[in-house]
Amino acid sequence: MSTSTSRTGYHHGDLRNALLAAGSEVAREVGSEELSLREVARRAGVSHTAAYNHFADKKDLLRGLAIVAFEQLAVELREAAERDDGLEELAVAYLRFAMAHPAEFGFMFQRSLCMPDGVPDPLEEASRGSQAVLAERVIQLQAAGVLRAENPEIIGLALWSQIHGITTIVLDTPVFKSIPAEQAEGLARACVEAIIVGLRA
Amino acid sequence: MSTSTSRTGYHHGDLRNALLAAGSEVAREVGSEELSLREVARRAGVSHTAAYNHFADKKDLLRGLAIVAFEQLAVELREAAERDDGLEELAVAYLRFAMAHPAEFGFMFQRSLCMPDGVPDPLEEASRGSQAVLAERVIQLQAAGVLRAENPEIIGLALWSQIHGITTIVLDTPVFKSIPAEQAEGLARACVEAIIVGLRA
DNA sequence: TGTACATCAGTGAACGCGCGTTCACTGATGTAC
DNA sequence: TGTACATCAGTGAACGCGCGTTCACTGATGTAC
Repeated sequence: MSTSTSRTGYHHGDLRNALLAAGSEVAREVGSEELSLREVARRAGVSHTAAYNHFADKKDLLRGLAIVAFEQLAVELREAAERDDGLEELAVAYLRFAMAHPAEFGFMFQRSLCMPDGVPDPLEEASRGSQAVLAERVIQLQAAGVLRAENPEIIGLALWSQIHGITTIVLDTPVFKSIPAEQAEGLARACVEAIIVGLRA
Repeated sequence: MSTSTSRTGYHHGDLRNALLAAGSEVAREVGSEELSLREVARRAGVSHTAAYNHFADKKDLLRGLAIVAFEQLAVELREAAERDDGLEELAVAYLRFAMAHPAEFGFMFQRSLCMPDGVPDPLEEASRGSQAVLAERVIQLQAAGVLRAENPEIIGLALWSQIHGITTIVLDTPVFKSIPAEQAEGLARACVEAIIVGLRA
């Protein structure tokens, strides 16, 4: 059997994924700025040079973490979209994801953290999935006559800005970071409600 | 005369401010992550240890940069508030400031970059000035019957989220970073317009 | 079934790096008498 | 006006640090014949 956790002495079996899992752990514990490749390898139980068989360099590892995180975010947004046919649950899911994975949220949206210099956006494709959930919902709500039927891109951007804005504020500003999660979610709901009214058909 | 630039051989005269000015330059050139205390001192034409006469440590220097930046942002928001009695110019001024000083914008709003561990928010006071401009404008617009006359804090937060959201998106997402400034400002105006409609009386 | 060999995926030692910070110091300045 | 001295604000040398990365290597695996 070749499960992803089997370790046959020398060879690991699925080190790439093990490193990503360890990276996620370490990121949670020390934050995006303090994460080191060596600590990630240590956590995966492997020499730090082994990582170079699976990632070109440290930023490539961070990019891997961001890609996994984008996939996870897309899954959670899809689930939220199924639970609710509006936008509030989408916003709350976005906020929850960011609060659960603040370091990865940094890698995802501060591209410079995982982007080699002068390279086109390495996460464009990875981010498409979660972008799509919002874009589809906008089009649905326009078709249903809930949102104005104009400029879906701009309307989507305005909604994303609102959601992303309240999320980063809650995440980074001490005065908000200390409030309980439900209260933060309440703020996100209120903000989204406000902009929905503004975008109403 | 004791101008801030006089250098009498050994003693500098106004090294603290000179370091802040140099720090702002270096931050612009290398970004918030790559900024080093040594380079800032080099830029100010002084040994790197001299900085310790004016700042407790590196994060204290970054905090100094953030405080100066908050003061500057408050000035620019006040000017915008005088030019226009709505909210659009405020949003555009916020975006312009962030685009002009992206590294400082990071120090200002990602507190962990300049915050010692487990300390209350060191920038709370510094941020109050720019917060106040928005808060006052909200109250004005409520009194004028333009915005709903309820929950000024929540309404202010919704507006700030929108402005901060579009700003961070434009700043950090490669696809937006490459568009011309006027177009970015247009997006900010559109986003703010949308939410104002939502918050209308 | 056994052997030779290419390939894959680990290992540990080593390098160089600039960094933040500390230290003992010294030059310049202001003040008291 | 001159001198003694405390204080302020610089200096350069040194330390320790963990880091990212490279290197020559070796153990394990799969395949061809």
